[in-house]
Amino acid sequence: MTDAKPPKRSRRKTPEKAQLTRDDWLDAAAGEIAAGGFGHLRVLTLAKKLGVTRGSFYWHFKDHEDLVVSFLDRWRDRRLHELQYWKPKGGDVETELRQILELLLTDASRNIRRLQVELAVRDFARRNDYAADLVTEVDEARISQNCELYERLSSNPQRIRDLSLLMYVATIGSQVVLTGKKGDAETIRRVEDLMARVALGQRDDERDGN
Amino acid sequence: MTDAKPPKRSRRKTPEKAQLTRDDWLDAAAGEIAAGGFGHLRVLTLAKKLGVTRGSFYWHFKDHEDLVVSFLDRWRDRRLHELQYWKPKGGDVETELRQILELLLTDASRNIRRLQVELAVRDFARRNDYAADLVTEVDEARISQNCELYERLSSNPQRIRDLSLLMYVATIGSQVVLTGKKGDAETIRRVEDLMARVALGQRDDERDGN
DNA sequence: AATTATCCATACACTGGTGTATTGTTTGTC
DNA sequence: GACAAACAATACACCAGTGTATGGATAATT
Repeated sequence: MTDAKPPKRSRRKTPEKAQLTRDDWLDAAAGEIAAGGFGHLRVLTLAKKLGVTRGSFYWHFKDHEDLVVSFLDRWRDRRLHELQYWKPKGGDVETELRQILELLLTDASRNIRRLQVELAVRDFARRNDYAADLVTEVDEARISQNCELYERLSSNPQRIRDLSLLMYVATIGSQVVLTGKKGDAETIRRVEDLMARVALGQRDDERDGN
Repeated sequence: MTDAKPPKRSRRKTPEKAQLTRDDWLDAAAGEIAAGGFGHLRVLTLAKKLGVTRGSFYWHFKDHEDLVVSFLDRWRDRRLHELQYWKPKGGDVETELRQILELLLTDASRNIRRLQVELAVRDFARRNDYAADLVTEVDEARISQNCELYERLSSNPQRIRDLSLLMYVATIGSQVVLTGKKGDAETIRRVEDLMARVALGQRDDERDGN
């Protein structure tokens, strides 16, 4: 029904009063979700933010639930798609590992909004089965992808999976615990470094002291 | 004002229609919060669950916010207080470490409700400054406490802190990612074991394969 | 130029929730 | 037994938010 849309023929772009698209609403929703979670997602607030009334919303979406589901779908698609660009380009294992970890920790801590959205989705998944499935799917994809890296550090399949899982939960945990804290930048850097050494099985620098 | 309560003289306990206390409401609130987060905390629902009307609620609490703040305060007090009982009783470092990890992972995964509440508080803290302060306080206390353990594994203060922090975010991450998943029991066990070996700096069992 | 499709505004009905005021109904105390 | 305090029920006003129906404006198509 809603799929029977025409091929989106040329529309004026950013003249006077630009027409809104479904994606525009989803983008605005991202802001609200990042700030207040799915529980605070209001079409009224959204409309105000976009400078229109709810009449527009109910043109693009069937109802509030439609918005939520659409947002979740887009989120999953993007998270799965971006994994393609995360294949580190050559180099030795340590370099690749540190690239990945920097991407997951230091870089992520700069994209506050993106991080907030992910945490919101994850929280919403605790009480919404559909969201829970998507989160599981994304988690699984990420962990599997990282396995390809850890395969070069071990040949025990079970251990590879466990290591990849441990690294993953550590990154998620870092995001949960350290997001928006004072002076987290330096802390994250050190945790990132420590994780790398752990994964590489490097004996830690105890040269000073014990 | 609400502090001017009499010394709570003896009241009938659990006969026919028991009188409700402030704590009873907070306990019920815990259930709602565990299930739906702070955003779904409704005094109406709470009253229905307790078999009374809202008239009772507004006797015990000033308003909805009062309930939330009281709940958060009690949560923090309990989390800080329980740390006293987590001092592992003697034994070598490895035993103590594994005790702690078992407490934080395997045991925690059985207290689903308690875990849900913690995640809900943590999520609420993202948009509520008061909650954020309490969470930070609890996190800091836990990490500091665990430092006492990791002091026996290193003498580098910085490294002790980092290790304690890493272990902590890994446990939180495990709870976030693995809570309520299929077959998580065995997975958690393995992650727990892997974390212990990481902390101990043990060279991993690569005896089969590479 | 007329028509149609697209997009948004306006107005209304309705629901679910809070908070308050007032009135019961117990229970303890003298 | 009278009285007050503790606790709960009822009824009300009120607000924020959803969803729907309908009409209006503008762009694309013929």
